[in-house]
Amino acid sequence: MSDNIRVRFAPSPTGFLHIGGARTALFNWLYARHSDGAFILRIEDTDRTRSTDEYIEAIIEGMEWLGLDWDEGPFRQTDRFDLYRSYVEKLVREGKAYYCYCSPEELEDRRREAIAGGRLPKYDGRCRGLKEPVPGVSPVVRFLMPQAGQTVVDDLIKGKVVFENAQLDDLIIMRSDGTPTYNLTVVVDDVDMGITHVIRGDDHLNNTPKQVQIYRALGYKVPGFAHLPMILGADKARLSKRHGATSVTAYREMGYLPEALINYLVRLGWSYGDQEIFSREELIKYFSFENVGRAAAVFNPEKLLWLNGQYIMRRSPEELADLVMPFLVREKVAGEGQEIDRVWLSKAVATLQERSRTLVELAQSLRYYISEEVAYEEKAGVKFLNQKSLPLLSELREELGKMTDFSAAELEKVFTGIMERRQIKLGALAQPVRVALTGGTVSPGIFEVIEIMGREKTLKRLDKAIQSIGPDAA
RNA sequence: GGUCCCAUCGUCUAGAGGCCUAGGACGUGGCCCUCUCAAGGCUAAAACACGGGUUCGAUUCCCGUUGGGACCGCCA
Repeated sequence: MSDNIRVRFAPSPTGFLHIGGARTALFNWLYARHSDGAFILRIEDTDRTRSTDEYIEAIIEGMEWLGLDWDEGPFRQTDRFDLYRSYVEKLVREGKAYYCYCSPEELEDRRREAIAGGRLPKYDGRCRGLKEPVPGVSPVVRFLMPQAGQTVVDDLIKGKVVFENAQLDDLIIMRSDGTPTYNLTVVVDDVDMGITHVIRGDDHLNNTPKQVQIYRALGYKVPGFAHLPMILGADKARLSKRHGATSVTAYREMGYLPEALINYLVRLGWSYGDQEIFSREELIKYFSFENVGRAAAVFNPEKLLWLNGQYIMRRSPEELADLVMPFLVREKVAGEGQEIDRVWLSKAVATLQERSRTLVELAQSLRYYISEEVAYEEKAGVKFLNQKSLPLLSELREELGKMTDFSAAELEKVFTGIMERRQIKLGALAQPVRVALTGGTVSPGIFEVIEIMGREKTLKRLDKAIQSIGPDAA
């Protein structure tokens, strides 16, 4: 560990791991791996009403799928309440925090009035000098924020950002039920866990001066900060559910590869010259905050789709065959528990991988290889399975019936023979055959298709096509 | 409303004062390859928000305007 870099990803389990969170986790992970430091996972679940164990599971699952492994944790803040309480008590004892007896309703009224009157909607500090407890009221604890001077946040991405302390609120660090709140727990944990760099979305930038003041009140060194620009939807508003799929799991289910999502996410706000495609090793090697942009980025599903296609092309057919299996079942291409020869499937996949942008597309294309029956697309049937193609199909059927070696090379010889005898181009023969075998006009090369389909299925489908055309009525 | 952040093709971005006739990528159009579709190759259209400075010279530095975003919770 060259310089003991320690970073963390600290999601709140109030939803699935989403695109924005995944990118934050990724940048933390990259920085840790790049600097040979530690990456810590911490679950910020102090809001017990909204946090669930299911979401914790989902977040962990998402990170594992993306290959973002952590060195310590997951820690849960709900396991650490005693620690936070001791810090709150310390601050109160030292006069750096105080009890506040204002009710949520009062606070809300005053906030509304302030906004309506054009004033800053912050706590007015009326409980600051209170000597005696108010009977029958469970108080909250507020942090006594300095009201003069400035707080400077020196951000690795945004540069020096100056805040007037007069703008800062006496924020609540402990609720009336005795549970601590985010701005306190985040500081206590980052100190306790030895975090050297806080890397998070820039929606937290405005919280940072408050946290800096808490670090100081506690007498701790302030860590480095890096506030990443937000990810926006096509309408430039912060990415959210209404922009469509935003959870990492949803992309997995749509047939995206984790390395494609990683590659896409890293290029949202980060760049390395003109390079678009990066291996994990390159990412770790090249990552630096100097190359992180400051402007928010619009999420572009089209480019992610292209990248996914690139990565599908780069995977081995064998890996892809394994990856596509669950999709085969889900797309009802194969039955649950149906035996499919892995070697054969790999060959079939090899013909389709540069034609598929997702595993779902791959699974759907595999249908004509795997299923027993073939269904003709209506337009394709009319155009290519007719009296004109009947003699061609019949001749081919007859020739193939005499063959046993269904290799692409041998098949090509047969096709060439027919083409020469009939003085036609390959297209005139290949298209009807393609429709007969696959049901449509789009497929890999016709010789490959036949080779993979095999003798039995090929002959059966040619027979069916010939039969469907029927004898010449004329 | 206040505070803070941001501003290069439709989108992601390169650009750290002259290398810019502003480069790459996605998407879009055309051409090539070709048994279809892809993949691949070539090619076209497409941007420095605006106004002031600073400078011999600004996409690049400063200020302002405009526009966008985030935050202002007993959420995180």
